[in-house]
Amino acid sequence: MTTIQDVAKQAGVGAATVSRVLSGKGYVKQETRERVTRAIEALNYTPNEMARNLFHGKSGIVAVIIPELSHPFFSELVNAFEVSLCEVGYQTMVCNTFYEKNYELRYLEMLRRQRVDGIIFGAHTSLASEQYQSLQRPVVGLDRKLAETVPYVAADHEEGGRLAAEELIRSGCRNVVQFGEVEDSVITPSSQRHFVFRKVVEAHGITCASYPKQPNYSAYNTYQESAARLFEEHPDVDGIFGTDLYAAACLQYALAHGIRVPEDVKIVAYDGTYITKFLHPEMTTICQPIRQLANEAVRMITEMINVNEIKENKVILPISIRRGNTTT
Amino acid sequence: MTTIQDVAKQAGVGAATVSRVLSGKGYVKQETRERVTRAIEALNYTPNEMARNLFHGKSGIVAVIIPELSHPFFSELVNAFEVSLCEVGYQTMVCNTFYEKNYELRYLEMLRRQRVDGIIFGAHTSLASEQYQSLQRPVVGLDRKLAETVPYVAADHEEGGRLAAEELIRSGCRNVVQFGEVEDSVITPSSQRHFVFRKVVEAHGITCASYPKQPNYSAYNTYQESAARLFEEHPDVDGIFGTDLYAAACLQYALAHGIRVPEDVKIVAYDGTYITKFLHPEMTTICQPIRQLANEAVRMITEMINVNEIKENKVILPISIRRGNTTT
DNA sequence: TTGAAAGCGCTAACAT
DNA sequence: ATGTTAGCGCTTTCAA
Repeated sequence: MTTIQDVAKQAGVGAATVSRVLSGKGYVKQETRERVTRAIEALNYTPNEMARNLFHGKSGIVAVIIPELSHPFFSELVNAFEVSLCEVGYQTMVCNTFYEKNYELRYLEMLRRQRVDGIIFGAHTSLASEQYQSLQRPVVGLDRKLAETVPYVAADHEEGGRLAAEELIRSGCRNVVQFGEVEDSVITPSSQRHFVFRKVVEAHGITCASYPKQPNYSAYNTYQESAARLFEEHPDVDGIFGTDLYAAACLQYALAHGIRVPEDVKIVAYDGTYITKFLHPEMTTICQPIRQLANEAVRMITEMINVNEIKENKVILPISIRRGNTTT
Repeated sequence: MTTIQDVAKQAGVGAATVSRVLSGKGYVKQETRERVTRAIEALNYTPNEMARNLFHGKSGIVAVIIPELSHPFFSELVNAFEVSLCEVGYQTMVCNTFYEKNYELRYLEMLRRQRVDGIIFGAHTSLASEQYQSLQRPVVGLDRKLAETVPYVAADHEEGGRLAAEELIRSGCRNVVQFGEVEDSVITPSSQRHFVFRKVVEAHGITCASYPKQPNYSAYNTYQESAARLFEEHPDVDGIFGTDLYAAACLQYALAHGIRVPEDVKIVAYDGTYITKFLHPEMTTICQPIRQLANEAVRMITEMINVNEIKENKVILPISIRRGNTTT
């Protein structure tokens, strides 16, 4: 590889002059500039990023940590992150945790090793909050309340739960089922929706059962199995609320078993990834503001990287409903 | 940030000794080792990856370049890459090109800048093959024949086209339509399937029309619009062949318009991403061997990084059909 | 068994 | 306007 020294020698100047030409900062006589430029081209020189990184003490990379990239929600999310980060001059490193704790630790370590300048943590996490608290470095939680000191951005999941509930109420449901535990998780703001959903429907005298969400995405069949179990155990169900894939699996089961949607059972999906647009009937969905989530998180992380502190420690973004034909 | 010098001072030894303890190479007296270890812990020291990278002349990162991460095929692909690369000790950088030429150039530049040790190029590319040829560095094409000298890995798309054709023939179709041009692209092996598909069905006296694929994914509606156009312009169509999303959109249109699947029209999808498993009726699909594609490409790129050359310059992987209920 | 020093390739301060 | 030099933090000879 050719270095800046090679170029300097070739052009008969010092390395600093080449650096000045490259960066455009500082005074360089027009003639020298041309000589340097020619040398650069002659040698086909490109500056070494690693050396620059070392000097500047930053890698220009932000890691985005998620459970599993192949999950449609996370792939749309990381896509949005790549766009946002690119706009502010950062490169994106993707990291799957596959729901494993030691992966999370390993990725946190990257930050300490200065391999990345910041981390956006969208993974289902199980680490003690001290582990985040301790590292005083740029970390932003995405839909994750990692520790008191770690800022996060999330959609307004309470509103999301309410919107879903109201939609099913309006459609006249009496026995609804949702996929997701109603536990008031401290870490994951998104679990709030289940709490609110149940509260709102029950306030209308509607029966509400909960099915556990499988933590693991890659085993596709879990969705279909969960759907089958739901219909078998709740033959009287007339309203379903779950993330896109649960909703899709339930719709699929219903159609395959002569259960009419929306006549016999109404479905409201959550997340709003593209799959909901390819189904028939079209799926009524609560849509997470994926781009805005990414934009806000990127704004926060760059702020933390640059000034090493941040004013607000929490950003909640509005959520909306897109009506399809799985509700009435 | 605490450096190796700080640790050395704290332990009362030289930096080299600390380095030896860290790497486990070279002789260190047991007692010194303990002293160093204690100093490391006391200072909560972590080695700086950027300095290491500079010294070793490698970043430990491989870039995966794709048109758009949110497309289900590419998200499953990059997911598989992340897994494979992780296994061999590399980190994954994702790069969306959004079908833009200057993005491709920019990413190629990263390789020259030694920001990444290798590039896996899965993007729809439009650069002149010299641009790849010229850089004598680790590049592997994924489903892309970038230049004579650039090795690539691809699924056996000819077989894929044949399988799809035979499935529709077997199902008794007489008028089929495929999404994708029958141009014998030099760059993209996957376009081979359209050529073979047409050849095989026409050999059976079946009419075969082609619809152009929209290059751009993010505009969701293009799929629905294409599907609508197809059915309007070809009311007699009884067999459709297209990538998962085209297939899904056609199924959706058919169901919405009282066209029965598979009675009136048969559909075969191509790629086999998860969406095909969530539809009703279940989609008959030609499945790309996504994991194997990633494994092979990673094997090739690591070989190129390590020995800077590679024996085979082309790997074609077998492809298979998964029968659902959109064919008979 | 250990330390000093050179150097990876770059940039910025300081001279000139 | 330009060159020299001192690092950035690490690893690896080379001496001791």
